Amino acid sequence: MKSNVKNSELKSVRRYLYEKGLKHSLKRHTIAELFFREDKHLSIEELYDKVKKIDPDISFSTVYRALRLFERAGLAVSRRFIDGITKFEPVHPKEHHDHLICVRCGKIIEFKSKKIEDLQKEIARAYKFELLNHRLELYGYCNKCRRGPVNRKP
Amino acid sequence: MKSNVKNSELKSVRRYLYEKGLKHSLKRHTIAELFFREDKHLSIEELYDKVKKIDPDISFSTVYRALRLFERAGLAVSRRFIDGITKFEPVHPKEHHDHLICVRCGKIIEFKSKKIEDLQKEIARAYKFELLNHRLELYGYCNKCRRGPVNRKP
DNA sequence: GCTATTTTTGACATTGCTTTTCATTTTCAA
DNA sequence: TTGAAAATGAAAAGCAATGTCAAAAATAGC
Repeated sequence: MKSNVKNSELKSVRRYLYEKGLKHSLKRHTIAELFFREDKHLSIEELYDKVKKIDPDISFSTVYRALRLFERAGLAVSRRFIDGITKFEPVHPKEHHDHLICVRCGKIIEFKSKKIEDLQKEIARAYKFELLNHRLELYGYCNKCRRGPVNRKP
Repeated sequence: MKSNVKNSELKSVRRYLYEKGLKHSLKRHTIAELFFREDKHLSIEELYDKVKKIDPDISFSTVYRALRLFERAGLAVSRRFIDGITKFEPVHPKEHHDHLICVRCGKIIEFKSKKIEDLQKEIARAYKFELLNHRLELYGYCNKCRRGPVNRKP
């Protein structure tokens, strides 16, 4: 396996496991490596597919449990999209973007805003939160759907 | 039924139905009245409970379908929380708040930020979106959990 | 390096919410 | 009033997430 891995996060996993008296298995390590190398959010299924290629003996359950573990350790965040699928994301992705979502046609546009991120940090500070991640979704009509309505279910 | 109802939204429902060649039933009207009177997000179940008190002959399915209809009409937004329950919210609630969520203990704090809302409008404008609603969630450790870890699943 | 103890794992079952189905009823336009 | 199209209720199906439990693997203590 290549070594372009986020070692700091792998260490955090180890530390968390140690603090909780949990064990550090090879499989968990494989999952962690693949997960924290990723930058974008991944469903359990998607990560499972990647994991299988490295070690086919790792089951879906294990991937699922590992992700929930990372989440409890504060190293991952889960979110559920409209399609009903839960996706996980490392807490410090290299690049974070937010979403504009059209409620008519379902189109999704990604955007970034430094200003909004700064305001979020300010708010977190005010409430004494240690900010790990965030989720911002703007819902509305896209340019097309404002005029001639388009239906997702025609 | 009292008349402190958001008539503009009821009219929008009618217009949408007309545009789509759909029919306007009394039951749908009852559901709409109760829904748009609400200010906060409601699960299907919660709205169904309210509806039953007015007209016990309205089924869960009908409430479900009405909410999805409002959504397609751009009058409601649905979101799924971590507990797996989908909640719906009128597109223009009188008062909108966002959430700070502790990833360890699950605590949720509500907050409001005029500045962030303004920035959101700016972004929507840049992408030619007609903004209806938004969802902003900040994830992190709350004040307590930053120090002594607290587990949701001990 | 062993062994005992505890955690992890895999496969499958179960759960719980959401969505669809279909026969029946209601709406609406002509 | 009547017929075609849509809405409805009840129940079933769908589906992702989560729980179960026996077997396997990982540490700690020797």
